[in-house]
Amino acid sequence: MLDNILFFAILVKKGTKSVKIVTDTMNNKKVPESAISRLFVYLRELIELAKVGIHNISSAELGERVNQSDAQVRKDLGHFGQFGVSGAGYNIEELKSALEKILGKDKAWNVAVVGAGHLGSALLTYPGFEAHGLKVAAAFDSDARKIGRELGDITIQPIDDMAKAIKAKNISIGIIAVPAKIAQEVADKLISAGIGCILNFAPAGLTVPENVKLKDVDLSRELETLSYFLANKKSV
Amino acid sequence: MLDNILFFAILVKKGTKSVKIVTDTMNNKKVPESAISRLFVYLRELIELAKVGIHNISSAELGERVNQSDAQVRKDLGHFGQFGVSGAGYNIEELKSALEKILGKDKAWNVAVVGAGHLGSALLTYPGFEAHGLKVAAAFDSDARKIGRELGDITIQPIDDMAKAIKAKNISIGIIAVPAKIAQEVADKLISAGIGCILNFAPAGLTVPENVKLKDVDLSRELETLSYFLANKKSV
DNA sequence: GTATGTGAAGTAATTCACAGCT
DNA sequence: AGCTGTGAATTACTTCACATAC
Repeated sequence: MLDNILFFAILVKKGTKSVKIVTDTMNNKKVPESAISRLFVYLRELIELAKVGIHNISSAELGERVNQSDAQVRKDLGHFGQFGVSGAGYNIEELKSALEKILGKDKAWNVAVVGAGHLGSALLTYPGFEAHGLKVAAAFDSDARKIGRELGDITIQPIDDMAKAIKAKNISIGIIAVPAKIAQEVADKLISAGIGCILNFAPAGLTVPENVKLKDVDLSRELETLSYFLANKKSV
Repeated sequence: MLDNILFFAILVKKGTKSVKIVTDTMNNKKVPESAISRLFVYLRELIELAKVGIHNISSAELGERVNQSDAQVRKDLGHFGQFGVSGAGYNIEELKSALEKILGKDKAWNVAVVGAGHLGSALLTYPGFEAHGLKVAAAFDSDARKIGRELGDITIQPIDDMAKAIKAKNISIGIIAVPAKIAQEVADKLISAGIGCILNFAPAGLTVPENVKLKDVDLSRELETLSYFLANKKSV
């Protein structure tokens, strides 16, 4: 049994002006981030369907299964091309591999975790990354006592080695799990080391250049939102 | 040090049609959920500012600090009333207490955790709830071996006792941390026990009546989205 | 007949811009 | 002069509806 466990939560930060995401596709139209998120849901459903041995599905059926309208399904797919057959629907195998390609699930990405406190340690040993094509390849901390320690199968390195290690190991995702005060500093270091994508667990509003994808993670806001809905619930 | 840690992530599920949120205010206008989420950020910033001894702030300054436009700040506040002074800005203490009231942070809510596996256990011992006015008041599991076990200061009860306990302890938030297959079943039980608000950690599309607030939590989708952005990044 | 793909219509959220208050 | 509060304009996302393809 686990004795000490931590949990955290992701919140898609919507208003960050410093982040303009490169979501253009084939024909230069912007794809809503929500659409991409739904594509992953379609993909998962398709994988399930494939397992069951079904080979074909209509947008209406697929939508039904994931609580979306048929039009939404078609529009979402439409951002990336034409995958269906008029009158017949979509071939599940084909659509599945098309989505895997579009969504980058056919590739693996190296991840660096910065900060080896509770949360950082959690991330280092979190088993879910691999299933999503992510490989934790390095961990950093500024605390001398933590450096050299092994967690999972990687060794914690000093933050000053970050730039070198990130380039050497071809790491493209940085996860920030440090206190809020130094989060921006860490972000800057990651960015100057050439990282493309930051998952930020610190409750701090980070500023990043437009070509870096920032995703903020904030359990507190989610929990808090719950209290709002309770406080303002109309007793129907 | 922690040996075993888990982490999870919240994703605001946007397309769920079954969930129509009661976000009406004073004058019956709908308030975007994103606005509410931002209000919490403003509130946190105000608390910081109050600590530093600042008493007044303009929408532009506040916005600056949290990466929002001045107009956004004013619009968000405008949904709930008029808190500012023309030409002078907002009194920090006043705005702080107004927001605390609006957002329900002045109340405490009882929470039930269903499912005492890794994630459920994590939640039971997660120290962050209290800071947000949430109190874990009960935990349930269907596994006979887990029943009776103590985690933190609460005892795991059989799922069949749920309805009783929820009413007895005046619990208004249910957290679902069970496998996807039984998530809907658990949700139905929670709802019929009169729960108002569900935080769902199972990767399952739950259906709930309109008067129940459902919030889905899904680390996978967040992680996945990262790969998409890497896969489709324009190298600029 | 059946289901796609896609402009057009509709709905929602954000940003603009300025009248009016202090 | 400075800043709020708020309609109007803009931008973004979703739903409709139908011409088109099988």
